[in-house]
Amino acid sequence: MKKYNDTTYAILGILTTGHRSGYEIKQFIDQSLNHFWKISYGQIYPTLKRLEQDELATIQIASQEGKPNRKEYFLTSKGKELFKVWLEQPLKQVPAERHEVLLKLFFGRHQTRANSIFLLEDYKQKLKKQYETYQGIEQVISSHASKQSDAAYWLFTLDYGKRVTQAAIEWCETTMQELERLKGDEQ
Amino acid sequence: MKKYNDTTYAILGILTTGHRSGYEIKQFIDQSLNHFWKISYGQIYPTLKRLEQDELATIQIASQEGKPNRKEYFLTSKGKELFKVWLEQPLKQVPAERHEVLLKLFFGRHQTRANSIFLLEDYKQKLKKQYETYQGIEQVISSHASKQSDAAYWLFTLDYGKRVTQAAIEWCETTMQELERLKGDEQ
DNA sequence: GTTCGCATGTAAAGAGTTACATGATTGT
DNA sequence: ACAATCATGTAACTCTTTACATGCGAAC
Repeated sequence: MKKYNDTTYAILGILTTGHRSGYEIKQFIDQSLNHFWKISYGQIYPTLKRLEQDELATIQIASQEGKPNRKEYFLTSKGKELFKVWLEQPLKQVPAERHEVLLKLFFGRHQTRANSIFLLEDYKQKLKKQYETYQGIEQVISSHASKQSDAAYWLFTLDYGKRVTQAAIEWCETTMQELERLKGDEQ
Repeated sequence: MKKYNDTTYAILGILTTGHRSGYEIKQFIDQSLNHFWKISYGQIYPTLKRLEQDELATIQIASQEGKPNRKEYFLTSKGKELFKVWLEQPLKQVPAERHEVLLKLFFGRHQTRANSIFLLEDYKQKLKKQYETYQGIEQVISSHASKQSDAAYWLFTLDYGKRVTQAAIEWCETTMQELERLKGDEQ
């Protein structure tokens, strides 16, 4: 059996919610999955082409008034089945993420403490902004579409982002304090 | 000026702590950076070659008794300077990480709730194991090398891992509860 | 006429993993 | 002989982003 990457399954997943064109898929991702999954056109169009070749989707040309034609993709039953199988597979392993700030902090041991603190403070500010972004989206969803059962799943993913970001912010604060303390001890 | 990726800077950083061979660099990473930065030989050797070409490092052949020769890399002042500049640069932006579990949960709306709960439970178990791994490493460092000032920086990076993992575990628990509640409501 | 939004695509470059190839030396 | 550890390296493949190319139709 052929193998597909998660990006392909993300597209398949979007198509389970309705037929769409490549352009619309991009819009859907930017609006709904953006905080945990991004895809560029450079992936979308070649992937769609492959979906059709492998008979996971079919194409229909849709004419529109006042706009260029679109190629709409429809999942086949084969496509739906494949997606379902993927959806039932648990994670193989928690992915190892690279972390530039940790890398710099680690080597910061051989540099000035002031720089480590500066890096952490900057990181904390960026995390705070990210947190506020999550909060903003959350409010829009809560007020706007609370009746839809989609909304609950949206909010779960945002909650994840908020919790993890908050934990990282607290780590920044504690670590900066600790660095200040070390500064006092030695030197 | 030439551009280098973070992997190159990670290697440069390791070389600031002493001259090493490609093989030793790999060992160092596996032992010290493994929880937030991994590198394969497929990156190390080509990168080292480039470091030498760009005069950021020099090579010395080291003969050893009972072992094959090693090529030891020494940072040049140019290499040290470049590393220092990188170390002082704050993050451009918080990297967008992909999250397979969130992706599946998001589309789980159109599938059974039981499957979503299964995925979350499995994820939680994996996170717990990861948390225990962090704790294990932490104990080894705390007892083993508490006198070294390196240890403090080690512990900072582990603390980050623990906090973020713990937040994710709590999210799993809350979300599963919420899903159970929804199950009761409808159907 | 030019700019904007809609719409589809490709090419090139960069980053990373995996598998493979080679070979020395030591111990069994 | 052989396996294990030390040691260096490359080739193929996958994944992803970025930049580019093209073109329709509407509004200004």
